[in-house]
Amino acid sequence: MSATDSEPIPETVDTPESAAAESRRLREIISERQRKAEVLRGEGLDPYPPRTGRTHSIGEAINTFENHEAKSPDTDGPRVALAGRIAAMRNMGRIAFIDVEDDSGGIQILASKKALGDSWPLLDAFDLGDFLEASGPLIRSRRGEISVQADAVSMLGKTLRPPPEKYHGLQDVETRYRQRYLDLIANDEAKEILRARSQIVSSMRRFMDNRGFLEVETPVLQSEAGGAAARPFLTHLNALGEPRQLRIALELHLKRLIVGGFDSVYEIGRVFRNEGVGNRWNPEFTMLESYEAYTDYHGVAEMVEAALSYVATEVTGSSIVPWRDGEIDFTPPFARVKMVDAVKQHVGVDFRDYPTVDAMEGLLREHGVGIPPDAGWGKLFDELVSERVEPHLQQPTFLLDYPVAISPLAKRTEYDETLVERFELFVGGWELANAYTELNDPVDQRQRFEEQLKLKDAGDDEAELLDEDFIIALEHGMPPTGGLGMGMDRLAMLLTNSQSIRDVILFPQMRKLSG
RNA sequence: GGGCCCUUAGCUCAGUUGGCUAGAGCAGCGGACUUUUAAUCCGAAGGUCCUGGGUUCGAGUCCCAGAGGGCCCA
Repeated sequence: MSATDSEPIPETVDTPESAAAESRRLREIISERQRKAEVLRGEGLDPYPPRTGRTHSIGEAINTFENHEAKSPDTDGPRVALAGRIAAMRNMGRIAFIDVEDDSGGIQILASKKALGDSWPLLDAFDLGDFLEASGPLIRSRRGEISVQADAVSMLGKTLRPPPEKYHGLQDVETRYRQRYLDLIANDEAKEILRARSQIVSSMRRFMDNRGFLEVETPVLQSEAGGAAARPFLTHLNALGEPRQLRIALELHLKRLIVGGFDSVYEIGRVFRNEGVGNRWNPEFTMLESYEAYTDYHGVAEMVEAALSYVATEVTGSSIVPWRDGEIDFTPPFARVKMVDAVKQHVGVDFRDYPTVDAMEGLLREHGVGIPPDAGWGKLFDELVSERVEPHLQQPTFLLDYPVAISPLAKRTEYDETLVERFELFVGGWELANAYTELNDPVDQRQRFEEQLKLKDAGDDEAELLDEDFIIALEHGMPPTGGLGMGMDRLAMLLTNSQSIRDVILFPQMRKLSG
């Protein structure tokens, strides 16, 4: 049987569920592709062979040919066997041009009836999206394109569903997130952004390793998630018959390791916060946290400057990166502004003159900032700063010395016991990092937790719980320590100029489709 | 949680004031073609207009409810 013969479309082997969910048209397309797989089988060829005879990646082949051409131009290059996914086919009757891609690049396969002989008709069994192997010498086509002049082609993997349209790519935002593999196939830019995200995490890890930090792993499942103001996810540990929560921060376990004598530790790990889903929020996201004994938040700030300029340069080639209509300059040093001065500048008052809930509420009202319900002083203050200060901080800026009320784990400043040695780093108007001189006074720590409990009783479901086990650890003694938390997803957004966190997370959370 | 917007062929998109049988390009199917690269040319086909109600002589279009998504706000 010749591959060019048109066979009746065989009965579909679709499962009942896909038959119900998919249109007749799509089922026809799938059947047609299955028919082509059967054509190959009829010729004794496996449409899904277990191995390839590939000799080079496509990128390697192009390098090889360019080296060859530099030495002996106008001659055929070496023989190669290449493999990849079919991105485009231009069949001219007795010659066909097939664009094939792998992760290293794309190349054109020049397939002629003359060179392929009896196997030429098998080309009819190939569709866009299929994986193809082609072997032959590397040449330049008449139009100058590096090509494999194929004398053999074979199927490496038959595709049953059609790829997205080649020219416009995959535009549908929902499909891009739900079926990320299609986004990666069709949109080079999506692939580059997600590759960059991977490089950001690995270069950050390299930076920390080179600085002498020990990478550790601490529990995701915790009896009471602490270390941040957030609602946790709840689950259950059957073997122990106890409830568990997914961690909302890495902090409290990493500090236990400082107590234990690991002087520099870090973890890059997923944390889970059961709250917003949006442009800048995914319920699971990746945090870097580090703790270093015998330094303080000034030391941490210097490390953050070094880390960000290093990572930006590793990933983008420069410490100045494009952002929206302008750019962000990660070259150290970053601006340093005390919180007191920033509020004075943008709101016009010293917030310490508004120490009560009523006074702070009045200040917000005066400045047209909405009042969150059941808010304590800290939440009100946070709201004011979020609305009136943070949006101004576009270039990297450390905001220093926060009120103790919203910083239960940080050490008080020496000059004002209502403030703590804490900074947050703002870039592009967003919080990127958060750092403290860590509170190592167990008595003060207990009091701070008790303050949080009062807030919790007053209705703040994000307030911290008292972690007795952590306090006992502090009672065993923790050296002066500088700690850091940094959102890797936000960093990936900033370094790839992405306006949505979903563009830097491979599989963002989406609502389950019903029916 | 609130407001606004989007959902039409496998993909990318048109679709006028409510009016003939809902169109195009790509992909697919049949045919032509030995240097193309968004190949070209000829032909035929392909629709749960997101879902369910309603208004109307007539609904992709208007109204109501719902689903999914996006943006803004809290």
